Amino acid sequence: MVKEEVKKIIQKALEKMGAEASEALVEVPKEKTHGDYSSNVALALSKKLGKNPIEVAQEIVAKIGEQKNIEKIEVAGPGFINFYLSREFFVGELKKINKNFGKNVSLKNKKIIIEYTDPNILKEFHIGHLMSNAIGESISRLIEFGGAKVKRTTWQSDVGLGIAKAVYGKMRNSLYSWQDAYVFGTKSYEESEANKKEIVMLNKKIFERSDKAVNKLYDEGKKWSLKYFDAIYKKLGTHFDYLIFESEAVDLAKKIVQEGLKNGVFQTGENGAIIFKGEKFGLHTRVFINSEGLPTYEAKELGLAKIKYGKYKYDKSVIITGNDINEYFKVLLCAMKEMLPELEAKTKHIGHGNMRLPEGKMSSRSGTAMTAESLIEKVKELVVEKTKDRALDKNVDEQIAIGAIKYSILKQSIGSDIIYDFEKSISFEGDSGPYLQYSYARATSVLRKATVKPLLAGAPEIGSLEKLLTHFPKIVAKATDEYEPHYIVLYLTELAREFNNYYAHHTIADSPYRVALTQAFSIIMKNGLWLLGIEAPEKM
RNA sequence: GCUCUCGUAGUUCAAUGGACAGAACAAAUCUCUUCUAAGGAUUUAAUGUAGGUUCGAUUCCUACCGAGAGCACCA
Repeated sequence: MVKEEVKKIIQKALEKMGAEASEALVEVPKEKTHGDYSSNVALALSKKLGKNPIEVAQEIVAKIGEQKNIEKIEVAGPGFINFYLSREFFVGELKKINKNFGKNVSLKNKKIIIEYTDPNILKEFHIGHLMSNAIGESISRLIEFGGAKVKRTTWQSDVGLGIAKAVYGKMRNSLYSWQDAYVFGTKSYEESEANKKEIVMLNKKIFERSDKAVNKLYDEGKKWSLKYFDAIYKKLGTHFDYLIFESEAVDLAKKIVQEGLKNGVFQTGENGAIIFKGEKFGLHTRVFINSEGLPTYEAKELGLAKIKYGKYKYDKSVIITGNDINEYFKVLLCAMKEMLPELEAKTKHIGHGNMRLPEGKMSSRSGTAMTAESLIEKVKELVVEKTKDRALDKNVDEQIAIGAIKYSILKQSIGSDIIYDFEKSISFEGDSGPYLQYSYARATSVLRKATVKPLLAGAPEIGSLEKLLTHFPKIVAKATDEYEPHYIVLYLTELAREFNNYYAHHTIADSPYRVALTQAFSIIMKNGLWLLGIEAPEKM
C-alpha cells in the first residue's frame, strides 16, 4: 500500500462520480491523528462542482467503499479525506524491513562519481573541509544505498597562488608550520607589490618545476599533506577511490580553452587573458586563462570533467563544494555546455553552507579557522570525561565524538550556513548524535537480554512506533532525490524519541512481539546512522 | 550600484501551497527495588514590514527593510 495506490483508489471513485479526475494529491499528514494518508481532492474540486467540500469528500468516500489494507476512511477538517491503514499492512511492512533493511533500488547499477572535501595541500584541514566531507560522505552513502556504484573523488589543489604563498612563508622561516607559513605568505602578498611579484614568480617556478630547492620544499610539503589527510579520512570513516590533483588538469584545461577560443566560445580579454563572456547567458564574465598563460580554477574544472570521465564512464557526476563558489559554477557549467555538452548534462553541482563563527566567517587565509583535528580532540576530551565511569572501549569515545560533530553538521539542510557553536555541538542531550547512538545501544542491550524469540504477530495495536518505522524507505528516497541528508537526521531523531518513549512504558524482553519490534528499530537505526556516516556502538 | 541566497520562539534548526507553524537548547515541576536516567512525562514562547495570487500562503509574485556571498586574472 503506497501513495500511488491510494491515488488510484481516489481516481476510480472520481470517475464513478463523473467528476474530472484532476490530480488527486495524497500526502502523509504531519499530525498523527489525521490518518496514515490524507487527500485534499475534495477541497480542490469543491469550487468546480459548486458544492461544499465536506459533501464532496463524503461522496467520494461513499464511492470508494471497502478496500484491501484500508481499515477506515474518514472526512475531517475543512474536507480532507483521511485513510487509516490496517494492522496486517503494517506488520507486513515491518517484516519486509527486517528482511531488506529498508533499501531501495532506485539507482540500481547506475555509475555515479562524487567529488567532495577538496582540501588544498600545504594547508590545514579545517572544519570547513570536515563539513564538506561529512556531507559528501553521507550523500555518497545515500546513493550507494539506492544501489548505485559510487566512486568517491577528491580534487586537491597542488598548484596555484595559495600553494605559492605557503611555500614562500616556509622559505622565509623554516620553523613555520605549513599553516603559519600560509598565513604569513598571504599577509606578505597583500603587504607590498614586491612581495606580490616574488610570490607570482614562485608560483610559476613551482608550476614549471624549474628550481631544485623549491621543488624539494614543495615535494616535502605535498607528502606531509597527503599523509595528514589520510589520517583524518580514516578517523572520519571516509575514503577516496580517486585522488586527482589540480596540476593534472592543467594541460587539458589549456587545450579545451584554446579550442573554444577558435570556436568563438571564449574571447581574448585584457592583457591577453582568455575569458568567457557570461553576460549573454545572464551571468558574468570570468577569466579562464590568466595573463600569465595559466588556467584558472574554472578552466581546470573543464579538464577535470574529462579526467573523471576517462577514469569512470559515469552516468552522473556530483560535485559538492562550498556555496561561495555557486556563481562561478554557473559560469563554468555554462562554458562546459558549449565545450563538453554531453558531460555538462551529467553534472550536478551542490553548494553547501559554510561554517561560521558567531563573530563572522572563519578563514584559513587569516588563520581564524579551527582545524578538524583540534575540534575532534576537544570533543573527544569531553566525551572521555563523561564516560569515565562506564569502562568503554577507547574507539567508542571517538565514535561518539565524531557522531556528535557529524550530527550537528548534517541536521540542517545543506545550503545554509552553520553558525558554529562549540558548546552546542558537544551537547549530548536532545537533538544530538549521541542521543541516537544511545537509543541504539539501549535497543541492542534489550535484545541481548531478551528471554523470548522475536515474532511479528499478535500485535496488540499498531502504535506510532510501528507506523514511523515503516516510513524509513520513503524518507531515504526523499533524502536521496534531493541530496539532503538532514531528512534522515530529522527522521532518526523522531524515531529515537518514539522508541525511548516506548521503552519507558513497556517491558520488552519477555514479549515476542516487542522484541521483534525492537529488532526492527535497531535495524533501521543502524542503517540510518550508517547513511549519516555515524558509527553505531553496541554499548555506551 | 548589479546578481544570487536568506529573514520562523530568547538561541540553533524543521515544515512537496493545506488541518492547531514542529523539535531541541535554555527555565520550571515530576520520574530509577523494571530490560542502559546520555532516558521518560508536563508547562511557557515565533513566521521582518506592506500589498497581491489562491477555497487556503512560512512556502508563489511585487515593493520595502535587514543579513550574507559574488561581481576579470585566488579557489
